[in-house]
Amino acid sequence: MQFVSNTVLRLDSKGRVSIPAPFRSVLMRDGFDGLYCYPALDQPAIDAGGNALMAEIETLIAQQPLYSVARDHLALALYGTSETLKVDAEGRVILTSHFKEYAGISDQVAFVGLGHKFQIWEPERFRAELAEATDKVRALKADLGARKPGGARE
Amino acid sequence: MQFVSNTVLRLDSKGRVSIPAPFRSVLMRDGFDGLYCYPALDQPAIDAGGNALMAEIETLIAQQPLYSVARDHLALALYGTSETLKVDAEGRVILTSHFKEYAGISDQVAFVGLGHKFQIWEPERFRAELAEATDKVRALKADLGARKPGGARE
DNA sequence: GGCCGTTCCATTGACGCCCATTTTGTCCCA
DNA sequence: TGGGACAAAATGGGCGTCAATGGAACGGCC
Repeated sequence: MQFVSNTVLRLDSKGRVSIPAPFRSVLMRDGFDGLYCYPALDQPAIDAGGNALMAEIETLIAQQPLYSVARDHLALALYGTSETLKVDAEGRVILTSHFKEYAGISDQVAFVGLGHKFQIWEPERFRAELAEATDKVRALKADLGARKPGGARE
Repeated sequence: MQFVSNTVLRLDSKGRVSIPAPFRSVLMRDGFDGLYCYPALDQPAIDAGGNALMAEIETLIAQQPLYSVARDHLALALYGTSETLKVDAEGRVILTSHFKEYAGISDQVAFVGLGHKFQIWEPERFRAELAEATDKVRALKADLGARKPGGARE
């Protein structure tokens, strides 16, 4: 099972947000108590997931030669900025102030499924990002379509 | 479980700092009473950990040929500068003046998880180092992403 | 006797845990 | 096909515990 779809949820007065139930069930199957998170590298969003995501990070770092500079940088930038958030009995987490600041989150967040992981966005920023991505996809499709003399259409 | 995330904590008037609770629990599981520390080789920071870290150092040195210059230097640089700090009942340590000087620490420190070990930084220096490491990682990721069909070789 | 380091105790605020309420979506039945 | 009951999800809040911090008490050493 994978993380799909997107949902916007509110933070309560204590800064808690419910993880969408479908995501929770994926995490549960992954067998991980908590939520592994880190700031997305090139987006103002938080990457989140369970064991699968953590293993991915670990593998990435383990591929680098021991004691190499690249490995040190990876470990610092990834492990150093990661958090394992606790999930309460109702399936909620509290985002650290650092995460909220990085993603520009105040009182609402968008959970966005990306297959093996998901992201947490400030809803407005996510809409913008999505619109941009959609445009790119349209352009790509138009480009692909133009190469088919038959006038292929979806 | 591993050391992840970063936390900034204050030193009190006696020079004591609390080890972040999540780190403490990792150390406890490691079954090591105290905190094994030494100056990081190529960063103005202190490497710290428990049995796992000590074993790593031991292995590193053991890999060098007996009586080799490299081995002597490693042993001197690592064993010679290591300290096992005492942890008090509240989970605090007192950094030696040598460590503080080496890392430029005065009244605050950043604890930074690196997986199997963690580092202790002067917070401002850590921010700078993190920014640099993040840039490097972005470049690395861009490089990996560029290896598409028809493009760069593996 | 004073200084220094260690252990123990007190305070404060944040967080974890528990329970109540509201909202949403679904299914069943009239 | 509309209404209503039911279940699941999301939300709100109270309270106890623990982490971080500060300071006092104790003991040894110079």
